[in-house]
Amino acid sequence: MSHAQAPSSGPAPRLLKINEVAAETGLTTRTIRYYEEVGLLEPAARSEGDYRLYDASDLDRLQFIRSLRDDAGFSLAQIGQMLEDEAARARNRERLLGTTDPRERRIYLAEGLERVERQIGLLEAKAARLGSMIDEARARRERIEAGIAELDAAGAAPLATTSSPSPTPEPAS
Amino acid sequence: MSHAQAPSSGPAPRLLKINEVAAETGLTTRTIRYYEEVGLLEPAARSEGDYRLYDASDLDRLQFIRSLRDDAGFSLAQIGQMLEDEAARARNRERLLGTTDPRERRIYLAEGLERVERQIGLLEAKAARLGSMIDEARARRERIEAGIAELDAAGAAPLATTSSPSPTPEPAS
DNA sequence: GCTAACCTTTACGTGAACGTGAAGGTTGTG
DNA sequence: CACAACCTTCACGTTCACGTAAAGGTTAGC
Repeated sequence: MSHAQAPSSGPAPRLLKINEVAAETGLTTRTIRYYEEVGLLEPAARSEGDYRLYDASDLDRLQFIRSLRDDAGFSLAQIGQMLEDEAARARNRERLLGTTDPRERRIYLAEGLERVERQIGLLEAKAARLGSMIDEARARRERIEAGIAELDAAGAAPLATTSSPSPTPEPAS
Repeated sequence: MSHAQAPSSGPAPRLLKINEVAAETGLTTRTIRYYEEVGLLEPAARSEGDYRLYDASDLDRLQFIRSLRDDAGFSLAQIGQMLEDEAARARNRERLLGTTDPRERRIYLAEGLERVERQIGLLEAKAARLGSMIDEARARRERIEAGIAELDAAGAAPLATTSSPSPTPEPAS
């Protein structure tokens, strides 16, 4: 009778203990508890003996936090902001489903749109500046490749002209 | 005769004291000294009384550090790595200009290419993951906009069908 | 019902990236 | 040369994002 699914309840949520969550997400248990401490996520439930129990949406949320932290390089405070936006989004969704009044629906949608656009703006600003850094690096690469190609061309006919000062500019770095 | 340019010397380098550099870069003097402490940049010179004196290239370097830190979100250790690469690049450039032996030149260019490609790889990885996050956010935005458009459409002909359960799915947030 | 393997809270430790004095030397302007 | 406004080098303090150990409670298998 480990967790014999009650016949009345739904799809048997399958809750995970913190160690399993850590294995799944690549975070440490300490980190997960810390994220709870600073308000980034509450476990879906607690066991009888107060064990933290996480569901699938908690997993998603942790992965989202991780990608915001590692991929986008946001601080936990900024991530908290974005997650609050997510929460507001969810509340709005509830309200959206709860009404059919077009005026209300329009208001909720407009709020959601504003938040999403704020997020997109933050991410795009980061991406744009990163992109220009990449462009610069690529330009440097191409100058180097041009230099190598030039050597190849010279090497293809190395004995032809021993002293041909061809007007090839120095590939700067 | 504040700084009457010696007729023999070149373009009068115009060196800045640390406070001026701070104003120019938006960093604090402490931060600039700290970056020196951890080896990110040495001031171009010191005054008679040991004041730090910075030139234009120092300014560039600090701006570069700042954009790597703020825009790309790299740690100072990673930035140090990239700057070492830059230094190696510069040294290679010297050697490149100092030789005409194709074999040497090819070696230097190959080394430079490797480093630049490493940098590009780091930056592109970051950009790619950031990009997929942006895609997700954009997808959410489009669902919201679809919801609004739907409301607009319904509003354009609001009195036509009072009970037409059109098969329009709920725009999930 | 005993025990190993997990979990809990509490609390102090750590490395990165600076902030903030303290105590004294330097510079340039009147 | 006096003096305000810089600068210098210690050196300790702080915030963030966790690591790590201590002292105990819980769960699952036998």
